[in-house]
Amino acid sequence: MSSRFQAPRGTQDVLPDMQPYWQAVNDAIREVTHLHGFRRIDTPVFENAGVFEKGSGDTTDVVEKEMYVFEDRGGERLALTPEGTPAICRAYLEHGMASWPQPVRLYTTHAMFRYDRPQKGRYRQHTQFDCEVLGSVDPLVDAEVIGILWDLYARLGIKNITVRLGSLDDLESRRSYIERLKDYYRPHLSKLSEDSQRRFARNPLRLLDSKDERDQPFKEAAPKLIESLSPLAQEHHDAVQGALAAAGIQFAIDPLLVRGLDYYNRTVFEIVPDDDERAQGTLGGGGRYDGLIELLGGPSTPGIGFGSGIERIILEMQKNGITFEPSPVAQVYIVHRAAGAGPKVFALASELRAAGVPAVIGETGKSMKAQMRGANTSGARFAVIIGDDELAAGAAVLKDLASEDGAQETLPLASLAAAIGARLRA
RNA sequence: GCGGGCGUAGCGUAGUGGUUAACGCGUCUGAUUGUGGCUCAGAAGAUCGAGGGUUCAAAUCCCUCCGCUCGCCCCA
Repeated sequence: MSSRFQAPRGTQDVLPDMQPYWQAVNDAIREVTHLHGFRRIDTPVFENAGVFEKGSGDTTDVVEKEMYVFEDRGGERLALTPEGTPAICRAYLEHGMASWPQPVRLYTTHAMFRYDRPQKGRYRQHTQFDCEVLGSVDPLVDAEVIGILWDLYARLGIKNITVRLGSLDDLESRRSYIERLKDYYRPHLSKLSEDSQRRFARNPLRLLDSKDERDQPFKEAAPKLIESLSPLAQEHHDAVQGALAAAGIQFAIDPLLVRGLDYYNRTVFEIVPDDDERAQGTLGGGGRYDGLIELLGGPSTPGIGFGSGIERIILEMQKNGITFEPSPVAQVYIVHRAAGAGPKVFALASELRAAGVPAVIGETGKSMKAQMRGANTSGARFAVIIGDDELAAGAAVLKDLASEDGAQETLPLASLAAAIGARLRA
């Protein structure tokens, strides 16, 4: 057993039974993005590692601890895409999209890779639906992007979700806030949890996010970023809220919402199931990144976007009781039991397929009973039976598998495809 | 990366030291000459996640590893 291969840790096979979920999600993504004027982009599975080291920030967990980095045979440092935004920004610059009509609205579904300890809803390879709008500072765009996710989840039958909305202020004023926050925490440092002591040095905003009991007393009195936004950031934040409210999108301000990537400013958001007990429940999240393109060496260009994990969306659909009927393997199953019938049978199947009718052929040599069983489990509507008599007469038996009495009739081979077509349409 | 739980045929389970590891679903075959679904009969399929140890004897106890899972961390 152990000598057999297994899918690598944290990866999974999507078997045929699960495909309807993926199809439903992908269809809904296509519709929703189309309705919002987004166009699809696909970027490579791997990029120069620097795209993420510079873009996402080389001290973020995603880059520092979780990114798959490797050197190729030519000595190039490459990384499997851990998140979509910097890759799309790289493409924006590379292809001169600044000279396209602004803003540029792009979406993709892309495999993402993070070396993380897997859990349900957390995988080393997952698939993300990503939307990015580049070249706009309009708060209506922030609301629009949040609205895309809202619409998507609604279409997929996911109920009872809430948008958590926050603002990380603009970069300058956030820096001074972080100093104030550190000043506040510094005297208490020794009383904090080990995690929070690490956070103090690494990512002070996360201090307010701690779940450790020892840290709770200090959270209350700590200064909150969202209470002292710069006037412009405050105005922006208000405008986003106004637009969301007008569209009937339920949101809750989360003063402690912090995201794990360095480039965010102003609007940040997450969408989570209301009842969610589990830690890996966040369906999607994102925010504004007005400084990112510049970080990547481009002209100052505002942007906003999000990622949403398709595996998590599907888990949430299942939690909401969404199921799919198994679909038939084919419409027509050809049963054949005559020596030398192979070529005729094969030609008939081709003819059916050319007419748009899915058809499969029973296994040569198997008993008629076995092939009929195959026809039944395939879910096909019709069985076409070709035995010695039919082959000699240039005919075939057409049997309606849906009828309980097993109605069947013999038809000339030449007219079979047309007859089946007519019945399927009826 | 840290801590806990779990791991028996494709799937779901029974079996907690002692004969050829059991059952359901599924798969395959058959039930008088070439016909599915229901029923019946039969078959295949498991070195009990892997490796090592304790014991006269291990799926069952111990250790290590692998995988899944829950919480933390982090994130989608």
